Amino acid sequence: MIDVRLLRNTPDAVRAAIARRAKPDLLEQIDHAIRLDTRLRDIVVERDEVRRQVNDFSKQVGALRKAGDTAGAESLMGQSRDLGARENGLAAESDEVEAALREVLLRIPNIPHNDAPNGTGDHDNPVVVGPNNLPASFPDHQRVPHWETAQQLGILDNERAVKISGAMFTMQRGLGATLARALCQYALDMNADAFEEVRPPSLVTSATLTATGQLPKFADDAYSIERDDLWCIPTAEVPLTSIYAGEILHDHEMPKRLMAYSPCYRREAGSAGRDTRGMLRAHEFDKVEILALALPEQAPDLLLELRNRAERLISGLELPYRIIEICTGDLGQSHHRSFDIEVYAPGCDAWLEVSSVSWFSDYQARRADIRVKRGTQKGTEIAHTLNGSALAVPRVWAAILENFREEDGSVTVPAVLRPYMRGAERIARP
RNA sequence: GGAGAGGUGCCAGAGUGGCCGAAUGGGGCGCCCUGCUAAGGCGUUGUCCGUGUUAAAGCGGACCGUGGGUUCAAAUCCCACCCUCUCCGCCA
Repeated sequence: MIDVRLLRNTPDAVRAAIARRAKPDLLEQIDHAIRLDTRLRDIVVERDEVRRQVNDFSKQVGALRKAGDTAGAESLMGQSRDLGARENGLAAESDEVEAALREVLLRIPNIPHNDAPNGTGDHDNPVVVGPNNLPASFPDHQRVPHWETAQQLGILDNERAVKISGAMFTMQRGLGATLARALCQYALDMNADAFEEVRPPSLVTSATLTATGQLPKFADDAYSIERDDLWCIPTAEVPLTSIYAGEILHDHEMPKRLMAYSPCYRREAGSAGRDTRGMLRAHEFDKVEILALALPEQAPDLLLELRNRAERLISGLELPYRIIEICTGDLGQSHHRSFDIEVYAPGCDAWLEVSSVSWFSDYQARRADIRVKRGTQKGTEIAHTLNGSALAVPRVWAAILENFREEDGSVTVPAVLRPYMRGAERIARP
């Protein structure tokens, strides 16, 4: 959520900033929120004044009864009753307006960072790093889609995954499964120097899914378990961000760096029939997420740190990659500033998004109510959150199969992964 | 899933309708005492919203698991839910 006070005090600045997202209907929502806020404040001021009077009367009633003045007490009680009725009406009204305001605010996206490039869609995202490790040309034996290679090697069994779970589920077997797990361990180990490893729950409450921004607007994208009022996490960002929800952290413990491996569940609503082959899009996949809770002034450096860490993993695998910055028109709802890392897959002839690193300013933390207290200073402030996929398994898995395919159809295991694959140097036909 | 107990401030813990934003103890912070340390003395100590202000002070409201209800008045009474603990059942 953006800060209502920003909306109140500097509405034009907010309008101008949100306008950069190139979604005209958002401005209407902002004006709607401002109207609701103005009305809410009027009602609240009046409600509090009536409450004050009721409180006064109640105290007097107590004093009168103690003094034995029953008649005087009765008279005041009558007056207070009337005020109470008015207070009820005002309270109901303020609750209503407050709920409506929150509903609108939850759907207003974050303010883009000043440095986020202007644009109207993903075609405007500039390349800011690379391409690196990209050869001038690829030999024919690398121009084979990973699903074909995987089938030849017997390491991907999507037909049976579909039998078990339906369309858009995948299943790796043998060294294919080992490779998927190795990528996770590699990603965790490479960040263990500074990040606490967490094994969070994969099912979360609606409140948790609201904090990170998936609800209420993107309910259709997530799997829900209605009977128990739980949701399957689309990323470990969701439980990790909410670890300190409702808590007040101290500045000396900031930043907090957390990482987690987790399965990720996405309904991919609207994607039926797209990228159905191979590993490019699935309802369930594995990912290692790195995340930081920070003081506002720590955030810019952390954004770069997270990006560097994600980049280091990819370059360590010796895959061709580039980094793009997300322009204002393509920025996700909660995002303040974002970078994507893309890996080139010669078999598919496509740049695959394998990591997204983002700074959310205080947008998520305000929803999650994560605050920071500085020293013994009075009051608190909202924390900043940042996170990034350290490594999303399926697409990296696919890119490895395409970039490391040899002439004989086998796949060389990137050196950094061999320790996690019982020393296997290549994946060959059985 | 069944039975019972309980959820109060940073922590422990009192409080069963008004004098309770909340005793008492501990902790933290400040000052005093002290050669230093320990012990001791005094004071202070939450969050949110609104109002106010250059900033603050101040003022008003809310918060005793959450949400409803009763009442002139609720931490205190009633209802629902959530969570924790103990026992039983089930179980990787």
